[in-house]
Amino acid sequence: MEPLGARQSTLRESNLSLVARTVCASPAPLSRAGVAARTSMTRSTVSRLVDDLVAGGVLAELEPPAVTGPGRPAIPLVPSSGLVALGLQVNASYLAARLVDLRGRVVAEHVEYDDLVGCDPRSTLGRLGAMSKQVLGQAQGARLVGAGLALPGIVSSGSGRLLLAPNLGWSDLEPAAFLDDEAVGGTPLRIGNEADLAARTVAQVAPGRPGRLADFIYLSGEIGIGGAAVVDGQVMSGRHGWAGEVGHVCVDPDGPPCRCGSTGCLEQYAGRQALVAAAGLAPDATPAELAERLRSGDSRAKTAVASAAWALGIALAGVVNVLDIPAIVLGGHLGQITELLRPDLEQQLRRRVLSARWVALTIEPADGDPAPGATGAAQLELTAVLANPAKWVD
Amino acid sequence: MEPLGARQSTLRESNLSLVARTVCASPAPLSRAGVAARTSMTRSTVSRLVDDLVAGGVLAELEPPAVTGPGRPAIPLVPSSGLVALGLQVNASYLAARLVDLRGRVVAEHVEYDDLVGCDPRSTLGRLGAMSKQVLGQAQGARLVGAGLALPGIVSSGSGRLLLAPNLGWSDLEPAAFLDDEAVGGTPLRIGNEADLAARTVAQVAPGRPGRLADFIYLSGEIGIGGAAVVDGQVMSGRHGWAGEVGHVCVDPDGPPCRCGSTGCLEQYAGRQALVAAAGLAPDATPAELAERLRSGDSRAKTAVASAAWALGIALAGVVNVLDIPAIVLGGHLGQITELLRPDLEQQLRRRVLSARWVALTIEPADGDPAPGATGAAQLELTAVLANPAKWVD
DNA sequence: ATAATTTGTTTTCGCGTACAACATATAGAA
DNA sequence: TTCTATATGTTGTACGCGAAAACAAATTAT
Repeated sequence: MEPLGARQSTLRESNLSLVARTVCASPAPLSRAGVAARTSMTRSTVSRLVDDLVAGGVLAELEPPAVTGPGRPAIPLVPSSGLVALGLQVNASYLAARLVDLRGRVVAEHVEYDDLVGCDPRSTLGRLGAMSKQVLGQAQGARLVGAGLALPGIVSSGSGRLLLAPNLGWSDLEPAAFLDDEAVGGTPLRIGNEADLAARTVAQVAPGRPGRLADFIYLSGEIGIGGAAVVDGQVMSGRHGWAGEVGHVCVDPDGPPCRCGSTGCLEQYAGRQALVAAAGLAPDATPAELAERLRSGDSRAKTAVASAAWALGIALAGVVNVLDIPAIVLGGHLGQITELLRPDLEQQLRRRVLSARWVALTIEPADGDPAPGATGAAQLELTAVLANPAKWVD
Repeated sequence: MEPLGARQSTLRESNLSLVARTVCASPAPLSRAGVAARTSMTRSTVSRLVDDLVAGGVLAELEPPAVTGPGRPAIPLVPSSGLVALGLQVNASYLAARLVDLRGRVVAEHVEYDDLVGCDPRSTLGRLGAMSKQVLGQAQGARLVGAGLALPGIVSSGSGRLLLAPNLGWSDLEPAAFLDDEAVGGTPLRIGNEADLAARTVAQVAPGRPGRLADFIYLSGEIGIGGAAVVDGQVMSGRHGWAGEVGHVCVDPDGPPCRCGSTGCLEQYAGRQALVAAAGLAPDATPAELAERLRSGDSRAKTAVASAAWALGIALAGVVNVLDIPAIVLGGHLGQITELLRPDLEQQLRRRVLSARWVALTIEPADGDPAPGATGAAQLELTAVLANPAKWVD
């Protein structure tokens, strides 16, 4: 039996975390009194906790503004910029290394675009390690709280092993073994699924700061299609951390065979590779080229987009029926063609989602961040600090 | 902002709940020292909390057993039988009223079988109310902690309204309005979806006592098919409480039209109505009759079952890919034909579930309880007591 | 009988939040 | 300028709760 009794120190840890998260969650800097009002704690209690968090380098005080209202001017509190996390990402078309601070700002980054399909893990991760060292060099005395790596595949985060990344051609390997200690700043490397981590950046625009949507389905369009379901601000990872494989939901049992061994998977209609092939474009064609073809009335392009939208509608309707999540965020190449997909997609959803008569579904593109997985990986580490700042304060 | 600061009383509430849940969770009666060992709390703390819970009527002490080991004999602790909850259920083929105590035992029950398709809400709920009063009469001085009603449809539990129950022919009504105060023991009536509540009885075999499975997909086979996803012992209810509509996942976009307006819904292949019709049986045929036909080599029955298993495989594979839940529990008529479905169902799942190569899926029937929704509704109320026993103790 | 062992209770202590009073710093009015 | 109102931040005391240790109780083994 795991649930442990709460001690008095638990109380402190819990409230310390609450104060830190409240400050991080607020778009505008809060004062001690503001935190007290939002948490229903007394000013005295908040004051002591804030003092500890400031001393511990988790929060920082700003100069009081020149113009204030009546009463003693408040001291604005903000997340400290002295805590940073390293986010790495390997994708089929790029490598990325990022340093993100507790305010959610990208302190340093390095992205290299390249075709990495079928690449060698050792040399690729070696290259990523060099990029990482360079980025870490720009840390300027900030404390590194952790490092994470986003991968486009099935990951066993407990054991730190990548089980399968079909788009890279990688299987059953331990990425940390190919990254030396210096490349991850001496911290243990946590690995995660790219779509899960990208979805996290939508759910949290900065560490501890919730985004506009708390419940949504995120689709990451790449060569294939990854996905994640976010419920109440939390990414649903499932029993083993393999949840969100929307790309392999069956859209049509009589459809084309998929790499995974099944038939009619969503990926075979709306994955980038399938989509550009169906539109008669070169494998490395961009979404902009596809849009151009559509504008010029190309019938193959039209059919390809309609088919993708149709397939997305069927798959997502199933997911919405099962999860009751009324918002969809499209990332990767799907984000760039959201408006092309919308009409057919919405039609399918209206028809097939049981609750469509009571609640309207929203569909929107993710922001255009080229490497959201890296940011998500870094945010995950920073969020861990907010979940238990006592470790950093005492 | 909702998250409230933790006070010292929060600590007490939390630990009080932990003690109560620990006692309830244990299959064999625990002593104070046993609770202390499992919760990592000290014996002194546990002792004080247990005393309060016993005084408050949440827990009870048993007589020490005659035969013990060395040392002072322990006082066995059990959930009190003095707290009961009322669980009601309306289904297409029966009405049920149950009284369940904190030990998870059915203290009193009354089930009436009838064809309720297209029945009148007022008279049906009036009839249920009469059954409820009779069952409440057998309470024998126990305290009623709450009442719940399980319904086969889409429910807005916040507002207490049933939005749609296609199998009953009900829509947009407030069940509590048709049940007088006496019929619900003077407590507010909470309504819930039948499949969600039935799934709860699998996740918790008694209030606070986890079942064998903590993560599973529950399918409730009736005229249609309801469902629920349980993650980490909790039923996923979704943004509005409408999650789990597996019955309307699209299995084949070119399939037969469904009542819901879509096409090729799982329900059209594996729902009871669809299944018996495809097998050439009368609408009220039992699963046993279907099995009999199969044994005698009837080809229509064979095709019908194969088709149902095929459809279940496609729909469930999608759900498993999205949720990463490696266990499936079949209830209602599907539970009774689990073994007939298993071969084809397992084959589809092996083929279409992405993680099938690493984890084996389990498929099993639910226990044969005729009205699991009623038990689940009662358990929900009892679990609320365990979540905050401080309310009942102080 | 005596020792050993385990359970349950009691007492004292420390920690952390609540509460109230007070100090601090501004805006606005007399 | 001076006084008042208002809001923020700090200080000191009180209270509640869990921790730890000592003690009492009830049984088995020697």
